Amino acid sequence: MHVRDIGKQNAERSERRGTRVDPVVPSGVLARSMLGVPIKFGAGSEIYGEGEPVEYVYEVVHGAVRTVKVLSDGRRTIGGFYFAGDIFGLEEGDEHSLTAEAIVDTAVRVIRRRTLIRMAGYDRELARQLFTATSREIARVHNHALMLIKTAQERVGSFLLEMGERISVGDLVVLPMSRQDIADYLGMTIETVSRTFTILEGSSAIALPNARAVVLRDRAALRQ
Amino acid sequence: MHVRDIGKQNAERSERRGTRVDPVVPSGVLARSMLGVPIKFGAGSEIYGEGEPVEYVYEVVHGAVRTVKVLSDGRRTIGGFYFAGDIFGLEEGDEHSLTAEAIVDTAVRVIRRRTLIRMAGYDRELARQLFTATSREIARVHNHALMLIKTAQERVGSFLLEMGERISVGDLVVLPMSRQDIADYLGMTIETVSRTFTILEGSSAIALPNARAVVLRDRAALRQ
DNA sequence: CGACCATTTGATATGGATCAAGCGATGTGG
DNA sequence: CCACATCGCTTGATCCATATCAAATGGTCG
Repeated sequence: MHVRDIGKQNAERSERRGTRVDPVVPSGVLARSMLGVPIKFGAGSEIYGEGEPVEYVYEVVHGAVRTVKVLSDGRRTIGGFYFAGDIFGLEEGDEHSLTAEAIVDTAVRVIRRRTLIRMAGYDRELARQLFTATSREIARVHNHALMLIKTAQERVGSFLLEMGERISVGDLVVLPMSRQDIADYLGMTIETVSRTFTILEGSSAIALPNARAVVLRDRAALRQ
Repeated sequence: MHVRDIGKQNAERSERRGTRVDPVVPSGVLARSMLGVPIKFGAGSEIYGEGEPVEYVYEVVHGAVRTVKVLSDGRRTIGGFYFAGDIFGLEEGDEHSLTAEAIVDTAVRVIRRRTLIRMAGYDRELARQLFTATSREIARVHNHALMLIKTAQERVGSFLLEMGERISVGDLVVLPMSRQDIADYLGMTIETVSRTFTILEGSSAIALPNARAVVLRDRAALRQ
């Protein structure tokens, strides 16, 4: 499969142009459990690394986060994207199996995982919310896996619809992530992603004011 | 992609030959919370269906379960396989997004999801175990998604190693599921699965005493 | 023994990967 | 302020892994 040179961290410089996602006022016991000042991460910086001990659970205050796994041969996969209000860092075991990186300038709030679990044992509402958060993550990853068995057009369509649900302003989606990120999330090459965008634009399913902005014109067509 | 005729339920008849997995004595608060007599399901029968309300969380006592999703065009995907001791049915929202089916004769124990969550709010140990179970499911699905971006040989290799971890007796894995199930789990066709088994046998990574039995001869080769 | 089905094997087609070049926007130095 | 370099993205040409179509094989059960 595709092998690319990785580790060109300063290529992230230009990510700084990426559009900021509107902050969302966090609600619920889980969110309120995450005390303290939000921690800021610059575009492209690492929030936690693969192999590091799992200590915290995170909530995005504003910005965008990707979880990344790089295979030994250089192939790169993205496990998921997280935006304002989303919980991430829910992993099993003692160490992270993925790396989390800020895509644009991002702020997150954290809680110690052990504290959270202990508190859930006292607080019914928190237990329910923790269950909801983890179940939602299962559903999200499941949906991701489901995407990966589809054709290129279906993958990109599903991706755009998903982003439409999560970060659109009306029909406009401003993508914080690069084509490469999208490609690595969808399990295809950057060229195919680009071509597919062009095809969808040609069939008027979307409009592309610029590379990072997508207008969802015909959601039914994207769903096929 | 591949379209196949579905709904030939009685084709499952021959599944009855599939080998039974040894029962495991369930342990932990979560398992003990699942009261009552294990419920039995015959090979090929449905445990819950897509679209039905989510009421219970399940634990496999013995047997094997698959979760299935059939797309509108007939494509079929398998979300996961569950064996003795595994928890399944952890889904978000009000209705199941997948169907669960017994692959062979299977017994499961259940607990009402609402009861479980309520109890977790009282019982720290249960809260911890519930979190572990859901996190494990996240890790499993993640791993599944990761598989789907690899080559055919890598997918089959990973699959066999996973089964080796979960249901092997020494180096022998007796697969309860059909080639079609494996294909739908790995996002490839039955022909490619079959060919890949043959190739792996040719390179002495595995031996195939019969179609349903696999001897893992060289795990390093399967890992690549 | 004969029918049925799962599995394997063979031949061909194709969607997307790979290799390669061009384009456009942004930033930089003269 | 313009020429140039850089970088992300797009477009084009070719190749290959896997899908698709087709048929043979082999195990199981009535």
